[in-house]
Order: sequence, then C-alpha cells, then structure tokens
Amino acid sequence: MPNIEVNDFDLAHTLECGQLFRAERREGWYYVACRDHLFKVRQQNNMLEYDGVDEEFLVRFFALDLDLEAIYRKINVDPHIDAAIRQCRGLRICRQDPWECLVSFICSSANTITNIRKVVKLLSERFGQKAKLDDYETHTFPKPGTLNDVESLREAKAGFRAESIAVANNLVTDEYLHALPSAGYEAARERLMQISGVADKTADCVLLFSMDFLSAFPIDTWVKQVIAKEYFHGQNVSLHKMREFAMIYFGQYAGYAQEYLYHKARMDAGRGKGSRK
DNA sequence: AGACAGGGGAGTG
DNA sequence: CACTCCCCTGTC
Repeated sequence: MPNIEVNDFDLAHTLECGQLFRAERREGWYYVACRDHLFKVRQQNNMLEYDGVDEEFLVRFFALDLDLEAIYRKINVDPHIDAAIRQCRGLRICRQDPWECLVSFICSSANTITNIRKVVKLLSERFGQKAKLDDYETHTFPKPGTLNDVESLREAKAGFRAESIAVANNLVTDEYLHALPSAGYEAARERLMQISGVADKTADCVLLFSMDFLSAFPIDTWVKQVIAKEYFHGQNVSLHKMREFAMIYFGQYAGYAQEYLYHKARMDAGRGKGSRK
C-alpha cells in the first residue's frame, strides 16, 4: 500500500470540518470521492496510507505542499483564533473540483450538512457513473451539462435549489470554471454570483475550497455568531461589514481562519461530525 | 402537528 | 441600505 510522510496534517479534522461532502469512514479508512476520483486514506501519526490515486494527486488534493505553520503565523492574531488553531491543528483546506464544489455549495444554501451529503449522493447515483474501490461502491460526480432536468433534480431532494443547479449547469463548463481564477478574486466572485442561487457565502466557499483563493471568508450562521461575539462585542453587524473586517483582520489566509473558527464552534457545540451547517 | 433552521432572491419601505 | 417573506426538507 502506498504511503507518504506528512507534517502538520490531521486527516480527521480535514475530512470532517464540513468542506467535503463525499468522504466516508469505513473500517478504519476514509473513502473519498472527488469528481471521477475515488481513493481511500488513513493516518497513523506522520504516515498517510492511501490507495486509488497517485501521490501527486494526494499532495495536491490535501494541499500538503503548503507550509501550515507559516499560515498559522499569519492568522494567529488573537487569543480566540489561537485557541481554534490549537483545537483544529492540522486541518487543511482541500483543493476540490470546482464544478462539484459549486453544485455542492448551491445545495448547501439553507441546508444541513447531513442533507447536503444526501443530495450530492443522490445526484451522483442518478447522473454519475458507478465507481468501486475494494468493496466500497459509489458514483462519480456528474459532469457539467448533465444536470439540466429540474424534475429529476427535485427527485434527488434538491428542493428549491434544483432550478439553481440547472442554471449553473447551463451557464458553466469545466473550462470556464478552470479559467476563472486567472481573472482574480473579485472578478471570479462576480462571475460566480451571476449564477442564480449563488450569493456571497456560496461564492466564497467555491473560491476558497476549489480555486485556491485562501483569503475568501465565507460567512455562514456559525461564523456569523463567532464574529459577532468575539470581534463586535456581541452586537449584530451586517454580513458585508463582517466580511470586510475579517479579510483585513486575518489577511491573505483569512479563509483558513474562517475554517478554524467554524470547526471550533461546531466542535464546541458537539457537532464534530454532521448535523447542521 | 406546528415551529424552526439553513442561504439566496425578490419585493418593499 | 434594512427588513420581511418564501423557497424545501428534515428534525425536534
């Protein structure tokens, strides 16, 4: 079984912090599906054992090329974020497939993680192809162009997000999405937000989790609570102000700060795996 | 069984 | 700009 030595990496935090919806624990392994890739992985101390993809893919996917300590030095600017870093140490932001990421986070709007996982699974079963590793069976994620039937999307429990998925499906291609980052953060964000069903939070998730914009700071209800409490004396501030503040306050790796604050809040509330987003 | 959580959009003040 | 209602599904 191939393996690789890793530093500053925590597989469980990375896979269970809510950034991914197609990772599943099975008999001591995590099986991870990403677009048309399927691999398994487990960690023992500094050793990562894996199968199904090559080392190059793994390093890129888990962003093992990044110096996490350097990122901590940049974002660790107060006691609260320091506590989050101590609690979530080793959590890395993965580099997802942009299309799968876009559709997944369209599904995340007003939805719980459990439900998002279910919808993404149903979409894959219905529109993707079978994939198998060992005894683990799953499906590839459907390609752009295949998600245009609103009725079927509703049958996959997408609910009112079905129309938005179809809109995205008809508006973008893989080439379009892969070219987006070169336009820069603001322009890429504006383009994503042209898709009905994609506003600030969803756009920033896609930019952060699939386009390497590590300064993007998606604000969901959990992060909103934390920012209000820790940085605005509990007063209610507009999401726009919060985002503006956070991107300056935490700087070029604000997205990492966001993910640590988010994961800490959820762990403190006893929701390490699963329920609400 | 009825309230509520969860982003985004549309409409209104 | 801010506020309110609705979209759908699931849980409590």
